[in-house]
Amino acid sequence: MNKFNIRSTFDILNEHISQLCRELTEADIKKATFYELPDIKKQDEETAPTNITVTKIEGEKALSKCLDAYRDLYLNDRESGKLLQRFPGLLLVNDPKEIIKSRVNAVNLAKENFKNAILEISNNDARFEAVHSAVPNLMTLAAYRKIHSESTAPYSVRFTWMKKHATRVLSKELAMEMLNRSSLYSNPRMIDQEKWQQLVEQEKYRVSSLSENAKLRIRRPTRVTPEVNVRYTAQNRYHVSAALPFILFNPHPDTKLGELGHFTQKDDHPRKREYNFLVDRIYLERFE
DNA sequence: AGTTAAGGACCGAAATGGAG
DNA sequence: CTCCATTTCGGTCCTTAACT
Repeated sequence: MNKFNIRSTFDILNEHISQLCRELTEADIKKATFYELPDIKKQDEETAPTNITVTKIEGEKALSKCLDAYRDLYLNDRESGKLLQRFPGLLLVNDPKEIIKSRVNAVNLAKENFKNAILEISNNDARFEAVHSAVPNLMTLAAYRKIHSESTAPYSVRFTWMKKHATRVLSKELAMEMLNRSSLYSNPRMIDQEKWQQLVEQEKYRVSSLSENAKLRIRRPTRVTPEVNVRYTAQNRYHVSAALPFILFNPHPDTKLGELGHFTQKDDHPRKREYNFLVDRIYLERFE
């Protein structure tokens, strides 16, 4: 049965994470930095914070915070199971025998296997039920997220706060279908059903007056997330999520290291695009 | 069922700041 | 003061998870 498979792949994952933490405590750590973020509050599910204060921690204490981050897979007494706590950090590790490196690979492979075992169940509810009965209290996405690392010598490793958009391209017909469903939907947060209907009718009017082949897109802003920028040259670089501490193996003294600063929302950013939504409610806009 | 969140794996370019 | 490499931050497009 799937449930046993989920449990056993999870146990393997857990074992590799414990091993990793044990090996890291004995490793030659050249530098440890951890950027503590405020705890997620229930209120944060409603409104995204516009300011995020970062507390920088270094040395022994930072290392132990980093290890806690890798082990943090459970809801415990958190306020929100929807929003994940992020744990940005940076570990510089001398690892000549590639002990840690191969362990990190094993952890990430175990994460992938765990995810695949879960995804064998195609029905949403059955999947949720199977995961949580196999591993009570689990925050599934926390178990999925990878530990990122780099073992060559980049020019720089820096942190930033990144905003993304969730986009979905759709045809006029599809958009109309969505709006038709919306008008039938009795929105639990909506007090006045009549006003709701009127609103949706207006939205439908705006979309229906477009030409048949008009392309539409939903482009919804998502919350800021801390990211790690790894750079070799102007063209050759990448960024990865800084949701877990990043590990730089056998650090080169010339590699420049950045810091994660506080986040402050600025509405007048020069690169910020002008929005002109057809339907503000679902961030629907014309595309092209 | 609908809505929103997280994140992987990419890409593009404006802003910046140091070299000359 | 200009140039341009570096840095920062904008983005796409996709899937799945969690909550209401």
